[in-house]
Amino acid sequence: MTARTAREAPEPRTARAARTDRTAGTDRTAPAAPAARSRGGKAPTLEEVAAHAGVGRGTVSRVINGSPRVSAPTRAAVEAAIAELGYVPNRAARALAANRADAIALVVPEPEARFFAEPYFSDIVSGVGEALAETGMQLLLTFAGGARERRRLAQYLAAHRVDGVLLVSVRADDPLPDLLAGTGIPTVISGRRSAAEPLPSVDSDNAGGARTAVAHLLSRGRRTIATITGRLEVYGASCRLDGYRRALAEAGHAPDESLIAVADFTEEGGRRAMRELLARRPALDAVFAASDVMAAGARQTLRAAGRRIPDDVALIGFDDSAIARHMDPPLTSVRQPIEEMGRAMARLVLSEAGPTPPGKPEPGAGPQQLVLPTELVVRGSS
Amino acid sequence: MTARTAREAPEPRTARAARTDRTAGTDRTAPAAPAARSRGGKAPTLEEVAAHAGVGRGTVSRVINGSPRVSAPTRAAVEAAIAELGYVPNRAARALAANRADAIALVVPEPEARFFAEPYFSDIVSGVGEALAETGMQLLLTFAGGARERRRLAQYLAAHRVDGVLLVSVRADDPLPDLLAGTGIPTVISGRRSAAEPLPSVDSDNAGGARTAVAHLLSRGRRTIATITGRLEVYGASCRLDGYRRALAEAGHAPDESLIAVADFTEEGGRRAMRELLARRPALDAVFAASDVMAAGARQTLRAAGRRIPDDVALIGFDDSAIARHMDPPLTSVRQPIEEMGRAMARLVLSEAGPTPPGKPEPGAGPQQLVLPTELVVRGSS
DNA sequence: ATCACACATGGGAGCGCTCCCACCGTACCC
DNA sequence: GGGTACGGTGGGAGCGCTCCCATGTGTGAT
Repeated sequence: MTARTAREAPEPRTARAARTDRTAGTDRTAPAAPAARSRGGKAPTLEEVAAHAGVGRGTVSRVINGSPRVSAPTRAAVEAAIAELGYVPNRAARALAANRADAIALVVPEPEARFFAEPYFSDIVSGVGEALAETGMQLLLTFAGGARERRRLAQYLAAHRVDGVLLVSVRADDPLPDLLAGTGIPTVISGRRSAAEPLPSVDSDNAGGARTAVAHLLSRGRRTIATITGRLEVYGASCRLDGYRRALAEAGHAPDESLIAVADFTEEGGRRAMRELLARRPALDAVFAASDVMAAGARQTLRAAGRRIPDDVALIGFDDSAIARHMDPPLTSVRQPIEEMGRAMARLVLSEAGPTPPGKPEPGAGPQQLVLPTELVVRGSS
Repeated sequence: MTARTAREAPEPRTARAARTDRTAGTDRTAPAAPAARSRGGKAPTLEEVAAHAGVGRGTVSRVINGSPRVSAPTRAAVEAAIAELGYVPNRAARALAANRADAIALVVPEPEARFFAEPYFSDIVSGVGEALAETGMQLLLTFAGGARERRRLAQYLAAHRVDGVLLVSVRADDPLPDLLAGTGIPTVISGRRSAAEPLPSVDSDNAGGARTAVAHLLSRGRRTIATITGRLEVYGASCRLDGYRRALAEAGHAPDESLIAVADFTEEGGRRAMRELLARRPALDAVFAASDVMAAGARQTLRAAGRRIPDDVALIGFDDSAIARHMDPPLTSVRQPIEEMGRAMARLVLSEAGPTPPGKPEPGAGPQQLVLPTELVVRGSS
């Protein structure tokens, strides 16, 4: 708005004044600066800070960037000047000069994707945001479109717009990860696409969570435990199935494929799978669903079939979403530390993009793979 | 597997070095540039495009920015060069030179805030993202911290880091909006803070939604309709209460304060309010809750009290969240067009930040206030 | 006292872009 | 014929910062 035409007469001391009393900005047109800022609408520049502190540009830059090569008194003087002028570095200039962006992109799949649903999204974002906030990095949200868009996206991301990329809920056949890897941008993926995920990744212990859930069912005396799994091409889904199998095997149960039904992570899928299961094994007394949504579907079918939960059939879900908490009866579910995964992803990508400080050569032991523990939240359904 | 282990020796200056020549892409794991790009790892610059097309820098810039002052053949030549080189403008440089950011910030309150819960967050983000994608603007996610942080935040946002700010779920006493308004950054708020919201805003028709819900209850033959409202300092909550009152008044019911209970938008609050209501008016036959979460709480209390839903008491919520869909029975709820609100917000800031061609057209009719219609989604609970 | 070698510091040279002004033609006017 | 207008174009001058080299100014060793 008010153009940059304004002739500014650097008026440094306004600082304190503005802060303490300036609120009187009755003149609606006049942007009462939130912090002291020499009038003229323009934010102070590094050069102005330097002049104000009586030092050179380079010194101010050093102070801002935390270089140790500045004497204590000088640093103090510069910091005072910065505070007084309410100086805030111009990101664009910094990015241009330093050839970095101070920003991390979180690429989210299209809205229809399962990921976008609760609770995943907000928690991941929350975790990522938290970790990033500590470092002054910015969080860019980017939406991956179709195949063509993805190519363009990789290109854009590569064009020095971000220092790192966070990928979530990526399907195994998505070209984006490889496109990105090709550009050399540090990339971290949440949810491995396979056991041999080539990208640094953060995942939750799907197998362990499933195993714990089933073990819990067994400890409650359940004998015929079925499972509703997601499409097995989804690595996480197959891990959950593995966990289910392992728990049963550990308890001495013989493998029984008739207790396994594959669905697609939707409620309708859950209903259908439950019907199948009931038809095949009418005597089942417990069901472990690989997601809360599928559990919700299963619950409906069970009800319709006259089975009481948990009296006749115990039910456990996965995700510990709001649905689980509000279901009737409340659903026992495997909680994934989503927010923590977000934090971990952010930290991982930061370390990749980071200075690679001397002495932290990271033994070339392949990509970093983090697997975070899950937790069984026991509620009324089991 | 050890794909990215290519981390070179800790060599501080690598950055600069790499840009000029190095990283010849010949080593590492086949970079396979997404698009043709002059080798050397460096992204082509505008200058290179100009040379390639045999024109001047200015002309290329004009083409990129869609200036009409370029002849057709020249434009074609430039576009060909751009495509051939796989040129992508450097955002930082552009931002620096043009003094704009090409980015909009979405400021979200802290995670504990109600807002962060489903379904608000993802839908808003989705809508905003969609609208922004069309314009090539970036979406920055920022987290508002405590009071002090907010001051800092306003400062940062003002320091030319974004062209506009989107505020969501702002409490009436939050200083951030005013801080921002003071800096002159285009700001749009979702959910007016009062009837006289000074900021451009996008809101849903809370009163209308509530009125429709209650009218629906009346049409179903309910006579004693109670309501559980949120804290009335929250403008939206008081609007919903107004809608409730209006519907009743329109049906000729006399105002009855004993049918109104105030809660705090939490499940526990809903339970407590329902208990109150039941104690005061045991004969009530319907409840309109100002949020699904409170409705969930109310439902529990009703159940515990032996009331059947909807046979004895009809229940309606607000938000149409996943909770509503999965409740038992499924909850009738007032849907807000959240995603559309996100889109509207984005478009609004864009128009504020936008060209603002010569002078300041904008018929100075006060801040833009958009109120989007709500919709009653009828389910089993009513 | 001299030399060497740290440090601390100042400031030039860009980073890649937009802005804007000068300049070129060509079409049109008197 | 010589203006007068332009639409089209090239390129200088920065935008505010980081880098890095050159230049002081202390200290210790000789």
